[in-house]
Amino acid sequence: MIERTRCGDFRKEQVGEQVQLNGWVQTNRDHGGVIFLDVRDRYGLVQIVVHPDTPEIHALAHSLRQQDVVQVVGEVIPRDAQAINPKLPTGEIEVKASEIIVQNRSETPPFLIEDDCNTGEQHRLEYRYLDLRRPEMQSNMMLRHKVTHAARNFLDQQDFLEVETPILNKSTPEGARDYLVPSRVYPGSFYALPQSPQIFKQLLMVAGMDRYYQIARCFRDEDLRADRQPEFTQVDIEMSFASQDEIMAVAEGLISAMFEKGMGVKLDIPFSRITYHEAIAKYGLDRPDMRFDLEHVDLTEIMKQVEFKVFREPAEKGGLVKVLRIPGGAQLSRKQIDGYTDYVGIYGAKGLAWIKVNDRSDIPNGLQSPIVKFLPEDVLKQLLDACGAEDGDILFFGAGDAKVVNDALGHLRVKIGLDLGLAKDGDHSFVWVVDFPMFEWNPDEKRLDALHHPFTSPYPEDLAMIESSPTEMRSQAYDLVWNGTEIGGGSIRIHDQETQQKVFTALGISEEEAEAKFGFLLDALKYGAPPHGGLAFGLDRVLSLMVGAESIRDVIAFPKTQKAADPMSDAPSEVPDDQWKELGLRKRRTAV
RNA sequence: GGAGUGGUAGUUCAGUUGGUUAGAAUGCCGGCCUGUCACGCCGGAGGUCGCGGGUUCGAGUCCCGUCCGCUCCGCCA
Repeated sequence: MIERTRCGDFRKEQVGEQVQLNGWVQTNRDHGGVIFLDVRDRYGLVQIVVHPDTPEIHALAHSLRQQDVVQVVGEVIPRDAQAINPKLPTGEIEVKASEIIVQNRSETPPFLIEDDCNTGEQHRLEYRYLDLRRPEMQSNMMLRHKVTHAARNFLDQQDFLEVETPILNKSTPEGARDYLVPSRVYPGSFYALPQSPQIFKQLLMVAGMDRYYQIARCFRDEDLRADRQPEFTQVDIEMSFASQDEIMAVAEGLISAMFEKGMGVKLDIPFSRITYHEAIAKYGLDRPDMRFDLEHVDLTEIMKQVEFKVFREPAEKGGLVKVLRIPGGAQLSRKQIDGYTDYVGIYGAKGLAWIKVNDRSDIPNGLQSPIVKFLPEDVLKQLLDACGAEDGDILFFGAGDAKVVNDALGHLRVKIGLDLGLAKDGDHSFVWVVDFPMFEWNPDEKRLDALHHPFTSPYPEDLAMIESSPTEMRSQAYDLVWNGTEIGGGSIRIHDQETQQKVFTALGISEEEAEAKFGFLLDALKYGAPPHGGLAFGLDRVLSLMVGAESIRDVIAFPKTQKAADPMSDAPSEVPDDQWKELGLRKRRTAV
């Protein structure tokens, strides 16, 4: 007798052997006593067909219901499905049961535990422990394990040290909204949950842990999306004495190790690179989807000369006029074009001008468009040349505020690329976006914001511009983009207190304020902080892309709903008055 | 904060211009079946149409409000 409580891993060569296995009855379909058993093993969920050996066992099997937990003892027999039905696969094994022990009866589950059930999100989350029993979720969780395991192995081999950083932290209200935890010992004071271990990993560099990593949980109290949860996981690394190139090389090794172990795919490294400015100019977004060749062309200069106000005004007044050429797009219907017009509206575009190029040798008659009549022939010729238009193409125009135009045409590029199936061969298009600007002008607050974070180091040669033209400064920051999704990012950090202080000043953070918020970091930088930098991958996002999930919820065991609630445990919940009191807190009398 | 979309049986959904007893599939219960893999056959139970209000002779259906799920914009250094 072979004792195997998790016995999915038996093999064909075991035919004739006795086995013992535990599992869940998959259905209550009782086909003459045959039951289907879901058994978990390290490779996944396997379905075992169990045949009763005696009338007593048959009677017992007959009484089983789906999700009953049973232990089956029996003999492994070859599966001879083809003898029954030639269309069925064969060569697997089944079990002839000489004993079935019911270990726990199950109530009827609220939904079918099968992959093709498409239960609503609310029910799945309310009964997450049942949803997770589905083969798809079992395999997602196993992938998650495999990939984090691969990351740990890789980083361990590269001499990285895994160090845990605190969950209860000082609130530093930069960036996202903090999750706050009231302190009982200090009434009226709060801890913040980490938005990332950023400052601590820098302190670890100062502490001489020159290669750190952590599979770190991060918390941000912002509104959710399909790819954003209030708590999420980063594969977080930091290195001392490493250049940007060295860090990127480690990251490439790390991500390919994760891919190889998780998906069996060998990535082609090193990945190509593009600067931030080039990405925005050509693709409108700082996370370009390089599966498509489509590029934007800037027409701002050309349009300064036209009467047509829709184009001239943005061109003259610091805005942007751009065109996106879709090869073969002239076949798009009016309805499809209207659909795209609505689509760019999401990003603030007021409309979507277009020209169908039917015969470019015949200007303007060969051009079909609502706007051709507003543009002189020589301008039409210039713009057709500028974007390399050919017969059968459609051109989409964006004009207005630069950010809106880039956003709208950037997203449109991806949408049309996907709609028309213009992706190049190869599913994995990785690209580094480098040389991010150091600062970004915030017109609402009338000040500079850090594009990455305030600890990011500028290129030393750009530091001189910090007062004269700060928005021109490049930072040593880099993002890794996979098929148009940012999956990771990092930077070289500032390692001297003087530069750090300059950056705070540029950001409008006074010395006192910096001292109050980040004093401990500034102090640390005084004591021989080594040059350092690092990077973090969004693990949930990587996994969801790997499995093709619609949402990162599908790779997280217990995620939250869009309103950041857990329908299963009913968190967040009210707490007794005692607890308020203990924490020195009082509810507002009036609703806010 | 905003836009869109959905909420009807345990589950997934259908439900016509407002009109008799709100349907289907699946699941569930009972019966038959010892080789099925979406098994099959016979029978049965199962509904506060999210909640509140309004219009109407009459509301699942129209209107207002509200709650919840999902997607997106803002937000997410």
